[in-house]
Amino acid sequence: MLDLALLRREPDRMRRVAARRAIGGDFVDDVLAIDVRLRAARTTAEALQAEKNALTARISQATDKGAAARELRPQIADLDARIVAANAEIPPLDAQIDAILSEIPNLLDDTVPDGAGEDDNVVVRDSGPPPVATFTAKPHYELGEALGIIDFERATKLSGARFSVLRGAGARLSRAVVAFFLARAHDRGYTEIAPPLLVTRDTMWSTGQLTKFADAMFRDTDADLFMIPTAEVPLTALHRDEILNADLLPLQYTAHTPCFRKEAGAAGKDTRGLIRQHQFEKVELVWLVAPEKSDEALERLTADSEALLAELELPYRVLALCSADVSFNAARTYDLEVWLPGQQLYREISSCSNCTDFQARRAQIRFRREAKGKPEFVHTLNGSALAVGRTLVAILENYQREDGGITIPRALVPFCGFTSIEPDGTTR
RNA sequence: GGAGAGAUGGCAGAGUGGUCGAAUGCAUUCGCUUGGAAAGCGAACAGACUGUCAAAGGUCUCGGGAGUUCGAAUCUCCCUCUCUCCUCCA
Repeated sequence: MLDLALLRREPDRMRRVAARRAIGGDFVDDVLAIDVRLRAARTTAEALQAEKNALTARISQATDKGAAARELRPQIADLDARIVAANAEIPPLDAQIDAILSEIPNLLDDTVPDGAGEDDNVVVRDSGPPPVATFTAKPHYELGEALGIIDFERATKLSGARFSVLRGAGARLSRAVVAFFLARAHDRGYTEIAPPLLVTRDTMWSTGQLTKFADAMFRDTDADLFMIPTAEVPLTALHRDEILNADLLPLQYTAHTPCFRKEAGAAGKDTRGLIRQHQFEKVELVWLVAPEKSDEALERLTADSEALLAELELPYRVLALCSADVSFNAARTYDLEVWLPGQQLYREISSCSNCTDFQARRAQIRFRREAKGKPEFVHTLNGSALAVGRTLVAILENYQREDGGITIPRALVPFCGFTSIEPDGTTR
C-alpha cells in the first residue's frame, strides 16, 4: 500500500513510477481529486461533531441535567441531522481511495534499470560461463523418469496436470536439499519458523498477495482460507499489527513450506517437468529491518541465497530486474538464475526483493526507535533460498553423467548420505 | 459438532449511563537523591486522522458492526475471535 500523504506531496514521483512500470498513471489525479473532497467532508463533519460535543458537555456539567437536556435538545437534533448528512459522504470516498490505492504497485528504487520486459533485465554478475558439456545433456524430466525417481504419470492420475511424485532417491534427495538449505539459513542467523499453510483473507491481503496472486491461489471458500503461494506470506505477516522494539530488528526468518499456485496465467507454459507445478517446496528468507538498513539487507539476503548455488557448484547468474519486471510489492528485485544444460538456458531459482514499507503499511508492522518515539513502518524483504524443485532440476541436469547416473554435489552428501544415483535408480 | 465463559492501553486489571481515552499495579523513559547503584520521591507514557515552523486545538478508536439515548467502555441486537469442559482426532 502506497502512502497517501506521499502521493499528495509528490504526485509527480508516482507518475514517473507508473510510466517506468508501464502502467497507466491516471490514478494519481483520480486519487488526489477524491482526496480533496474526502478531507473537506471530514473537516465539515468533525467541526459539527465538535459543536455537538460541546453542547453535550454542557448537559453533563449542569446541576439540573434534565432541564439542560430539554433546553438543548432542539439544537442537538439539528446538529445531528447535519452530522449524519456530512458523514454520509465519507465512506464512499474512503472506499474509492482504498480501492485505487490498494491496486497501485510499490514505488521503484532509483537503481532499478529502465526496461519494457524481462529481456531488459540486467545481469549484474555470474559464476562464469556455463561449462561446455562433453556429451549431450538430457532434460531433467527424461533423467528423472529413466531413473525412476520422478513419476509424472502417476501424479497426473492422482491430481491432474502440474503435479509430480518423487520416489526413492528423488524424494530423499529433495529432503536433503531442504535440510541443507535450512542448516545454512540457521548458520547465517535466521530463525526457523514452521508456519500455517492456510491463512486468512486479511493475512493474504496484508502482504499484497490478494491483488497480485488473486486468481493464482487455491482456497477453501467455506472457511475463507487461502493456501499460501509462498512462505513470504506467513513470515512477513507474523508481526502484523504489532509495534516492535527497535532492538529486535533486524528480524530474520526462514521457513520451509510447500507453496500452492494455480498458475492460471501460464497455460501451456512449462508443461513438462518440475519447473512449474501447482505444488512445490521452497525455503524462504524474510527480513524485517529499519528503513535505512534495507538496501544493505537486500544485498545480504541475496548473498545468502547466492551462497547456496555457489556451494552446490551450480552455474548461475544474478539479474537486476528492470522497471517493468519488478513485481507489485517490490521496490527492487534481484533474480538468481541457474543454468540448465538439458534445456540450454538460465532459469529463475530465486527472487530477492526489497519491499520497503509497502507491505508493512498494509500489514501495519511498525517499530519504535525510542520509548517515546513515533512508530515507524519497518521495511520487509523476502527471497527464496531456494526453490527446492528447481534445485532438484538443476542438480539432475548439471550433475548428470553420460551413463544417465547422477553425481551428488559434495555439499549435499552429508545431508542425504549417498554420493550418486546410479542408472538403475539405486544410490551409492 | 455440543455446552459455558470472556474480549479494556506493552502486560496485569478496575470501571454497568455523564468532565472516562479510561483507576491502580508492573514494565519503560526522564528528573531528584547517591561516590555509583538499588530503594524512595516526582513526572512522562495507546494509536490513527486533522492542524502547526513547532505547538495549542479538533475528530475517532475500550474485538468488529448496527441500534437506544442529549450523552455508551457501560444498555440492546448481530458478527468475529479466544478460553474451559464434552465429543472427535494426527
